[in-house]
Amino acid sequence: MAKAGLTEEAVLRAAIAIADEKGLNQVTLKAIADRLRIKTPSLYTYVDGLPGLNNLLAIYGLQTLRNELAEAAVGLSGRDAVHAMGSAYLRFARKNPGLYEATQSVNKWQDERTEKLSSEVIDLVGKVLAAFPQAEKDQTHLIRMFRSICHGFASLDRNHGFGMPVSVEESFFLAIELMLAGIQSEYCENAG
Amino acid sequence: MAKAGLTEEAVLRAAIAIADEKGLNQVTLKAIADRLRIKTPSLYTYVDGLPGLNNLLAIYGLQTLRNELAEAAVGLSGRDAVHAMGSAYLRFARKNPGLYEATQSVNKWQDERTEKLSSEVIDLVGKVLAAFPQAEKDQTHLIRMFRSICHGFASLDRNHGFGMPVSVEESFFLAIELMLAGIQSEYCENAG
DNA sequence: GGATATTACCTAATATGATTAGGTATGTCA
DNA sequence: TGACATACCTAATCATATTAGGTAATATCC
Repeated sequence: MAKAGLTEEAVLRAAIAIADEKGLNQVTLKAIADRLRIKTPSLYTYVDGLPGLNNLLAIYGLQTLRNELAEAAVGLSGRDAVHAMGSAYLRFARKNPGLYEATQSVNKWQDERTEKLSSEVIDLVGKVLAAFPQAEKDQTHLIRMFRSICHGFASLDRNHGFGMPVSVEESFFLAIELMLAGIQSEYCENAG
Repeated sequence: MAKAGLTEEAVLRAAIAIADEKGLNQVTLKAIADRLRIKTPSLYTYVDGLPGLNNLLAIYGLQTLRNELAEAAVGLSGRDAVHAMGSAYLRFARKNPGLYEATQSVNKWQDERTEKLSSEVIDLVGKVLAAFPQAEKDQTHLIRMFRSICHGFASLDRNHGFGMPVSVEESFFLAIELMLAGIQSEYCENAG
């Protein structure tokens, strides 16, 4: 009986692979154990059951998303920063569909770490939107609009909700463009 | 042994109730059977297992959504119609969270009926957006933007993704408003 | 009104997966 | 070399989905 030398990270990696290949609901302890060539109960050494594993997935997904959003906006400001961050968001969701899915079920568990990571993502969005002249109070509205567009596109795209043979990236770019145009027309030119 | 006199519709109603009360992943044949005071295998008389039930949920959800969207836009046009349809979308998702969730997993099964219903929903959106002067090609982009905002708000709201003590309805209204302002500023006033 | 067919629900059994309890073999270190 | 920790295991239990086939209530036909 050779020891596989597993770690929490190895289990997480296997889970991510299954999630991205077959969807989050295919991430079972059985499937992970099979992939790692061990028996299911052995996994309990590394993760706290299926709920604990889902939490790990959410944390890792949010960390990755936060890092990629932050990196995307480096050195950019204004419209460019918003577009870059939006593109990074969509790219992350497409490249890591299972992991992205995991980040969405976060708020069911009220974990301290996921709460903090979610805040950090929202703060990043807030920063790139802060360049636009909007009433203090509307900051939350605008963050919500941006997040909804990003998540809406990511989610519908993942569920094959976009059937037309038209580039999703192009649609997404235009959506961000119209959002920004809307902000500028509401708050600057036609104010009042 | 008294006969309960069940029907497919009764099973569906029980499933909807559980989905809306406890979430779609709590819709198990066991839970439905318990609620109807019968044994699990008896359900196979009415529905085609759990996959068949999920399909029924998706169909019923899409039908309801389509009807409510259509009704919301009756007698309205232009901005009013778009706002009314958006509000109806969000209202449906909030009032029937489990049913709404079911409509999202539609495209996994490629069912003829769900495909048709999805098209009908998209057509409705296309109709209220058609009042705005946009390039023919951009029609798809705008429909996608509207759907993404609606679904993004609905989904984030359902997952408690909006933590700030700011009205979600107000955020949503502003998002639609900015989308429309963006469309008008891009296509009419500042064209080119 | 009684024989028969259908309906509506049941019990029994199997499969998959999560989880707990507790065992065994392998490696580390005094 | 022997004690112990580690890493993985088997065995057992529970929950749920599903299939097979049985029984009692109801509807139908003569």
